[in-house]
Amino acid sequence: DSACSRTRHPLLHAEGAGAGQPVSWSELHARGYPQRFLPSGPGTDDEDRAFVTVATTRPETYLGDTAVAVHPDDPRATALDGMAVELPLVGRTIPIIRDDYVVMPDFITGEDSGDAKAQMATGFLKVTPAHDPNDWEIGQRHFDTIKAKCSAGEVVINVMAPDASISPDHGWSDYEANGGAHSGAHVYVGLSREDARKKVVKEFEARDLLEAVKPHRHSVGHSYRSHVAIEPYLSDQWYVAVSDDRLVGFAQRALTADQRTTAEHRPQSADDAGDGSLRFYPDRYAKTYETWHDNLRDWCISRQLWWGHRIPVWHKRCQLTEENWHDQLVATGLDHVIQKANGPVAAWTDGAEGMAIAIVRTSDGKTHDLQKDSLQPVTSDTAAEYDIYVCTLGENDLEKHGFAQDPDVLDTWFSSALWPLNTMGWPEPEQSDQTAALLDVFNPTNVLCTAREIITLWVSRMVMFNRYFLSTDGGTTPGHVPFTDVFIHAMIQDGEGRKMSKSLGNGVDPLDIIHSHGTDAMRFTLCKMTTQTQDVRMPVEHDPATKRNTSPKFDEGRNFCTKLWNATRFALMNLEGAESRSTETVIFSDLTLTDRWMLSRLTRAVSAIDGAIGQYQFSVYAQTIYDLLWRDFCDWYLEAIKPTVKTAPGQQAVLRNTLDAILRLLHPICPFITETLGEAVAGVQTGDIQALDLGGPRDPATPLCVAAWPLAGKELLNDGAETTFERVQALVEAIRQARTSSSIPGRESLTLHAPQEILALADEAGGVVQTLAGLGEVRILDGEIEGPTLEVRFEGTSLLLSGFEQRVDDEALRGQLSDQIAKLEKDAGVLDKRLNNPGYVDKAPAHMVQETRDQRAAKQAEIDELRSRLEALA
RNA sequence: GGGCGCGUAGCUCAGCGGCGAGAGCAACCGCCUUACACGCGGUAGGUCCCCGGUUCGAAUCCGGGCGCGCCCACCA
Repeated sequence: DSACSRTRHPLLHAEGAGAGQPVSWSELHARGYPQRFLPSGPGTDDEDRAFVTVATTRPETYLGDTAVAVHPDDPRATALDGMAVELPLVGRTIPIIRDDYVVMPDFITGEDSGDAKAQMATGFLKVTPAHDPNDWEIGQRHFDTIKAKCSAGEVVINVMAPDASISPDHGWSDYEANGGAHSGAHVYVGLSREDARKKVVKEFEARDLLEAVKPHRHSVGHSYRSHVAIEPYLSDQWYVAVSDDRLVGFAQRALTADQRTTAEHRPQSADDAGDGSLRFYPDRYAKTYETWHDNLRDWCISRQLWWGHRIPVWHKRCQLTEENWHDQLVATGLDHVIQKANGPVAAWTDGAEGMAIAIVRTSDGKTHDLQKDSLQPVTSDTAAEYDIYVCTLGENDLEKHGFAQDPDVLDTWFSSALWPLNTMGWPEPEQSDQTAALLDVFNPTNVLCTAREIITLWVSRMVMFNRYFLSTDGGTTPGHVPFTDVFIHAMIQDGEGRKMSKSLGNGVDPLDIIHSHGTDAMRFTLCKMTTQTQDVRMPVEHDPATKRNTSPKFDEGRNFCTKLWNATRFALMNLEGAESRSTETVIFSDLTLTDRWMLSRLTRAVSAIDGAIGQYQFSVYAQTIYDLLWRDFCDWYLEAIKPTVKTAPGQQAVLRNTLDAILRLLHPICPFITETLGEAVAGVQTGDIQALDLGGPRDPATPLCVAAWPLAGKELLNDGAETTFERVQALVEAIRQARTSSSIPGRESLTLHAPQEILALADEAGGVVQTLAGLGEVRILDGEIEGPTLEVRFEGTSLLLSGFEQRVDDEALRGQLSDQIAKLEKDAGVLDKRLNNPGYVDKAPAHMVQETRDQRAAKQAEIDELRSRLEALA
């Protein structure tokens, strides 16, 4: 397709690694070599010839220089306009050109830029298009000037062989053109780049043209694989013109409108399938995607590797003349394709005949336009060498006709970009029963879950290819996106914040964790670690016993799974041993406070979990189910119902259905343990709860993995029950605290003496306060109480506990009271400060100010009360 | 060089304008209470990195610093 082209371009190249390979940059201490070039031209004949100085760390590349550049604003540029310099030894004359890529040195601008480059710069840049990517660009910008004025008649002069030795065989015509004052550049031929560098420096020195040798620190790319310093080198590679609007534009416009930072890239029309339908989670990654596309360049897809998809292009170089032109192509069986061609290339879409052909004249790289003339040469000068490239799908016999397949393979991300398509049978989904309809069903899919660095490598390219190739009109109208949501997960690092890697040995193997903690425990912990942040740390410990790495992080997941197991075991024990059973539907209003509270908490959790999953907030999901099971269900609900559940069918129904709901909610995180427990729970029959919608009934034969998801019906949300139960919890905690501080064992059954309103609360809780606080009796506070008592402060009033042996130490009590008063006064001080601030009283919401006043009053009442008690004790 | 994230209890992390700043682990005290010691009850522990600003009010927003880290890099 025209989106692909074979292009000559300097790429970072390392012998043995090939072009376009990953490069790692490392800081090197190098030497800078300011070299003097002597200008030639009118008025340059005196003895004191002026010179321009260029600085380089790679002096040997001067052999390939074809220009010297100066910044247009440099005051010296005017005087040098139109002049040329002569390269010492090589004897080549090269023009001085103006280009604003050149860094203006500080000594010219008079500034102290603080930029190392500007400090080192001489203001003149030697331009070596064959051996530096930026120089290549300059060469392209000034192509005509250089072509005309460079004595070699070339813009690009390649002086190296692929192994980076100096060689005249790769596009260097004037290497021995000059004798006389110049010995000729051929003396360098055959030297390695390092040896050539030394020799060049020596020669410059001998001619008094070496200004200095300066230390210079800069980053140099090294091959990821072979670790040798990379050398930019001209080579022919296949490129995808991703900068074409049909690729980059389609990808840009796929991003949902509100995640766009620039208006120009907002989706153009909502009608175009896929426009605006791609969303990133968390939001910030949309910017990574957007920025990458804003600066996208064409993509080199050729890789010199032994594995991968072979590039499906066959090549033949031949002499084409007016006479044999037609026959050369007919002989290969290509003529009928060419006849049909409706453009410089044919489209892939015409099935087995899909074929693209390019005929390129080697002398100037021009492509023969098949649209203008499908077969016949236009002029007689066609008699020349041509490269014929054929890109084709499926079987062919091109090799019988002297064609050879491209030796390279596709960049792995090119192959990967096709993944949403070719795994679904594309381009011919109907070719087999297995692939029929797959594309329609699974493309687009909902969510792609991946890592940060994959956004550019893979996500972008899947979007581009999917939209381009699924276009129904050859790329005019974009196709849809391959997926709508992209979730970028956090990356796990070790305890020191380093990325886990095999070579460091600081990683953990999931299989080892499964071995030490269990699969569900690992899954739960990982889920809980998946916050919206970028990196999460996991302290890694080596276990000498198993010689494997593990992490204490997973203990939490293991403990949680154990807790679930035990809680379920306990619930089943009670349900199966229940004295009364019923399968009648339970009316909500008939339930106890504790049951209504539990159902309300459950409903709230379902709602929170739904919200979390919808936003890909997996940590919130895990945390919510953790608190629901451990805090609400185990710590409070199970403890509270112990005395009553065996005889209360309604409570049995709440217990069973709440547990059922918890197992369903947890199943995606902990599939194995919930499946096992779910089977047992499903086997217990109780009544349904009115308004509790588990999403569908379950019987033991239906696995949890296909069971419905509980629905968060608003009917079960009960603020009243939650508020009241919270008071119960506070009362229980106050009593427990008092007991612990006076060392009264939990075993001893105490009597609580309380005023009427607290009695009413305990009554409403139906015995739960007694159960949870270890009380035998709750009675009205009046008259004399036998034996020692212990005071419990609750909601600003005093309750008394009796029925224990020890005498409470008055001294200790006084200490406690004093501490409490001190704390209350500190709190009151904070509230006073707020209330004494006129800004707060005037501007803060009225209800908030009132709340503060109420709090202040309550504190004062409590302080007064405790003070009088303290006095009474004294 | 560019982009991004993070500095909150001893450790790993939540919270991201107003409830006395929370959880897990670790610590301390008491419990082998017949679901669970991978547990239960209780306690202690924090100039929310620093300096400014906005605000009645800042861990939370803005600006500047310091420190740590990740990703990308012929481009941003």
